[in-house]
Amino acid sequence: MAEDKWSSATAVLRLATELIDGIQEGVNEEGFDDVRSIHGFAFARLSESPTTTVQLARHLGITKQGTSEMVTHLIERGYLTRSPDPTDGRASLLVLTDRGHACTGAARRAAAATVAVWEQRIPVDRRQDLHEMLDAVSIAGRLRPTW
Amino acid sequence: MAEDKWSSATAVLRLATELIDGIQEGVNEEGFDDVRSIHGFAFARLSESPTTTVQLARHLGITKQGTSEMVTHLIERGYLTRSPDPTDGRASLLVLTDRGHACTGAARRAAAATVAVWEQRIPVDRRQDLHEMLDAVSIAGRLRPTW
DNA sequence: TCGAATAGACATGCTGCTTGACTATATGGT
DNA sequence: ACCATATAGTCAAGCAGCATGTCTATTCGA
Repeated sequence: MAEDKWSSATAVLRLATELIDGIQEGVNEEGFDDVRSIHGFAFARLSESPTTTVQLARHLGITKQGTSEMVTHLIERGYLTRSPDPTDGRASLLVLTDRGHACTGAARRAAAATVAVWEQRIPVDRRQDLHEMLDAVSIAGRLRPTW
Repeated sequence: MAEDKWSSATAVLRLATELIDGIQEGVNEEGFDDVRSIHGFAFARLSESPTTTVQLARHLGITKQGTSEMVTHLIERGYLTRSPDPTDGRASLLVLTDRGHACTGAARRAAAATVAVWEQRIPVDRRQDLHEMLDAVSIAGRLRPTW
């Protein structure tokens, strides 16, 4: 049924909206008022493994020049540091500072709080289903829409 | 479990990314190459009911000036027309043209195609569940994240 | 060892949005 | 009927976040 599909599509967009807004709000409330959602996507990647600017650019879907500018901004604000890449003299690895980790933690807590709100909307015995369903239908890939 | 919630959160973001990208691609393929996703969010609202610029601004989460500029652009490209608001001499109602409706239709078809891809990832007997679950957890509100 | 590829910075420009100021119309109180 | 205030929309200017183009330093493959 076409209407079902459209309804599911808009539902996903509304959930994403609620989530992004919830994370932004939660992060602001913990005192990180100089970060945007794209920084969160960068942090999520950097918290997995140290990454070069070019790798980060590909992950975010913007140019390396734009990424470089953003990285400079985040370093000035104390969220990141550069450390030389031992295997490549041209590159430097971007590493989260304590502040960067703290901000990432705030974002994760806010995200969890938003998901908890979603859980409240369905019966207790379907909440495990929700997680399994979302895990099953989503695949690895970019986290950030190219707006 | 906190990890479950984070996993669900990222799943939703990945789905939204896949959906936005799928819609953009599908719309482009049908020849609408001068529209961005924010225009789609505007079309979705206008296809429900004629709307003024200020109402549309609130819905999109941007200023009325920004909206006004966008509306002018869309009128020049033939997606919208202005018609006077019979109940308010200051306002005009924005109405989708045939081209605007055609573009909206293309977006809906592309969205449905993406959701169909999601369905392929889970067993046939769980697909109805997917729609019901998404409908149940999402609530009315803005469609567009404030990025 | 030398040519091509890659990481990253610097300069420049543009687009999409903001803030601020303004006009025209509407609305509510007196 | 009148005026104060609010609202719809436009015009002008500015800015942030990207893109494009060019450059250097380093790496890698033949």
